[in-house]
Amino acid sequence: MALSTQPYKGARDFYPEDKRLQKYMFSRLREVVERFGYEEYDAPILEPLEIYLAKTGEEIVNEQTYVFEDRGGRKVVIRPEMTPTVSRMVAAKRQELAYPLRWYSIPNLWRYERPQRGRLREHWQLNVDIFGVKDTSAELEIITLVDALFKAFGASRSMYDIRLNHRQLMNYLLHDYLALNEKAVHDISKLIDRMNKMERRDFISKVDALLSPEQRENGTNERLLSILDAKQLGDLPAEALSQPATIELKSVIGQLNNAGISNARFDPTLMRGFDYYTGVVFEVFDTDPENNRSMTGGGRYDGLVGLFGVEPVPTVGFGWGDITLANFLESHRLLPALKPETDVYLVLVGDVSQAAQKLLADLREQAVNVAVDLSGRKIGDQFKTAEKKGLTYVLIVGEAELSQQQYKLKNLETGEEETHSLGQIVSLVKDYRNNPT
RNA sequence: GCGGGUGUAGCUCAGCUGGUUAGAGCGUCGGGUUGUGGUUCCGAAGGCCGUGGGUUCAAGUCCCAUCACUCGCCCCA
Repeated sequence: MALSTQPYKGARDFYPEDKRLQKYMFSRLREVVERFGYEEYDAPILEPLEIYLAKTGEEIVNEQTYVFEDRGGRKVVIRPEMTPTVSRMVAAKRQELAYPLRWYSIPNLWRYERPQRGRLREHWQLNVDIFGVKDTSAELEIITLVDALFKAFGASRSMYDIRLNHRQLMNYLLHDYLALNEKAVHDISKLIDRMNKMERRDFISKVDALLSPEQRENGTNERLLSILDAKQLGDLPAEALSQPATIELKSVIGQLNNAGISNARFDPTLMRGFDYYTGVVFEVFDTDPENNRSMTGGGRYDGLVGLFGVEPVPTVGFGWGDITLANFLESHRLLPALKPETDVYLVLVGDVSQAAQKLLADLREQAVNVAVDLSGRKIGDQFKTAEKKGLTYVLIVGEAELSQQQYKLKNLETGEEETHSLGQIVSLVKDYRNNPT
């Protein structure tokens, strides 16, 4: 029985061309978040089980995480998300950190579930958090940063929508304004979350099923629908407009719009992460109907650091998975042609591999990435190898070239071949690296 | 956990109502002579038709089971 060559279910092998794409995405992400003053951190991929139990339901931990016991009898989880970890790290140094604290990471995360489009068992996720800012300037910065990320990938604002809501506003509307009890608030919130996936008629009847007879009589369902149909905050009932949450949300959206982020808007059906968000929440959707999904999102969660027994630290953050990002870039054709890191492929003519060592060393000394063909095959075959590797430049080196210290540099894309000195070759190749055409 | 789809060459797939030695394109390898790739020409290799069982004179094709992959649902921290 032969061994299978498939990677583990729901996980990916990154062949060089895949890794190249990942490196491109990650370096863009790093560039932009660092431009906003965020610093990179990291942590172990394993965490003790408890930190997830404290925050989320047991069901999720038991059924959707990789849990095992180590040799010392400790319950261990392969991290399914970064938020508990970063909260733990902040809590550990609560007193000595410099706030506002701006941190980011691109961790590899695992969850145990059936793989489907856009969701595997393993993924990488950009996590960006700002700690220690109570007012909405934190939300404003984070969402501005998300918008800057899209711009850095070449996306225009027509390609994505930024939808915002506020946890406390929804709480007010459902609990106080509509006078729903706690259970109904919870169940109806779950329904609202799925509202766009079902027929309106189904939604109405499912809501009805959760209402008391009096509520069915007094038009609760109609009032709920009119809230959910609101296109902007001004469409909400007058009582809601004076709520602090409404004022916060209005301020954030207004400032975003003023800054030119015109695709940010209120969406009362956005429920995201009902469990632990405490304030503004947001999600960014692909406007392409083929890929109309949430790509990234986040919000304010002021309570998590406090779970570690220290004074709470107000926090706003978001996460963006590599798979949804890659899907977005592909569907909008925003991926540039990515080339290998190798600048030059050295083709040896005849038995000159010893004699070419000095040349190789000189090129590398000048920071040129050079791979040499060691096969000893015919030149044509060596060219084919370079071609197949996707390389642009081939340097032809035989006895004549070595003795004259003039080498033939061929561009495989244009077919042009010229004879140059080492110094000229270095600058030509570096020019191309910095500005490929 | 529930439901749908698909398993034939390295890849993408074709094989109609069951009927001799299982096909194509791409890719791979060799060749068109000795210092030049991509286009072209000639040639070759490569398949237990996912696996096990059943029906039949006969199974890639029909039936059952099983495994894998895949798309949804649930869930989504």
